[in-house]
Amino acid sequence: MSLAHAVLTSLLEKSSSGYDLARRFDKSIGYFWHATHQQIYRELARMEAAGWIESSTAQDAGKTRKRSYCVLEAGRQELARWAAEPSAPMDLRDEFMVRLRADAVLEEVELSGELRRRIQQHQEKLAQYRAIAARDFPAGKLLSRSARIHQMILSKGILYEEGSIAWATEMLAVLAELEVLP
Amino acid sequence: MSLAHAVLTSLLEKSSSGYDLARRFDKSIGYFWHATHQQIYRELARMEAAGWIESSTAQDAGKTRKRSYCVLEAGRQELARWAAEPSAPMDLRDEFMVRLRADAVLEEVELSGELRRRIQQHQEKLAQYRAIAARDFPAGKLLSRSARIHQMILSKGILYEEGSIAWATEMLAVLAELEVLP
DNA sequence: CTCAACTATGCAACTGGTTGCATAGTTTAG
DNA sequence: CTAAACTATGCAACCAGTTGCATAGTTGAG
Repeated sequence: MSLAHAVLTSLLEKSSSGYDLARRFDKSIGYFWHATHQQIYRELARMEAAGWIESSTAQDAGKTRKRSYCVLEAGRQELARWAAEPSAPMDLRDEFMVRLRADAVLEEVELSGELRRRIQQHQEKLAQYRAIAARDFPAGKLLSRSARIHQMILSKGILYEEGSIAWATEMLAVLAELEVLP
Repeated sequence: MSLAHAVLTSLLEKSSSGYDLARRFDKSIGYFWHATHQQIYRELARMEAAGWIESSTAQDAGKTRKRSYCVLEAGRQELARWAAEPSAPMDLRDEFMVRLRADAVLEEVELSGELRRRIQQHQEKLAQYRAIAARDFPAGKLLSRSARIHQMILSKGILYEEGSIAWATEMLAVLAELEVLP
């Protein structure tokens, strides 16, 4: 597990409340590590108990229950320790591949529509990623070490979406061809 | 959840025991949907209770406890129903990206070694996939509908490994460059 | 013959992730 | 002014996945 470490990383980038974290997660780390607000609150409570982070009632909002979390030295050290660990290769878990295999054995499932829908979804995400790249990493501008790394992470997402579109397009062609000559 | 449906698909391809299923899973569906023997036994019990599959003491081994499972009509229908459903895009969950981001904010994590290790792993898997492709889908041979689909599924795995190697190689170069000019 | 390794199934406990709901304050539209 | 929507936090129950262990028979090496 490493949700705790993902949260630590996000908190180091910017101290914030559980709510803000949950929303920032959706828009950044969330692209390759999703978490619900529940998981995040639970993890924050654990990490505070472990002495990795510290909370204080946020200065901005007066009467709200909002709490702001900040990483302590122990948390930073734990993150450094964890980050250098070797990690297992990510396991793919693609439901659609199971559906395709089911079609291969059943012979009468209509998957072309679903494929088209998925191509569209991938194109939307790709456009989103490209917009972020254009905004955060404009061509010709010198980037900091941190920015270069973030650029490469985004590039991984872009490559994934492009690859998915290419594969799905070919799959669609294969299904069409198989329908004509059975 | 769709482990049940993955198991149904596998059973339709070939009726077998829980043990055999668990091992075949590792070598086929398991490439994009991993499951332990525990999960599979539990799922088989549930599916038998639901009337999707039927078990009988296997004919081959005499005194073993081995049971063989076979898909019933209700199971086949359930699989067809499920396969046509729309599915959520697969969510990526890549620990290494979290580690990279941690490096971006901490500045002192050594990830080059890990990247090289991962490139090697991807190359091994790629070689494995290519061997399967060469064995099962030799060039120039006419393939059945089912074989064409399996070929495309394997091709997705190959594209993924190739893409991962390309990205990791570039990432390695970026880290080297960032070390020289900080 | 016997010990180790392998085939084969399963229980129990635990951890991680999801869902539904409850609560409480703030802001905004009509 | 009030209802609806949004910010913000959290409990409880549940489901999926993992781990460790137990059991029981078979096969092969020394």
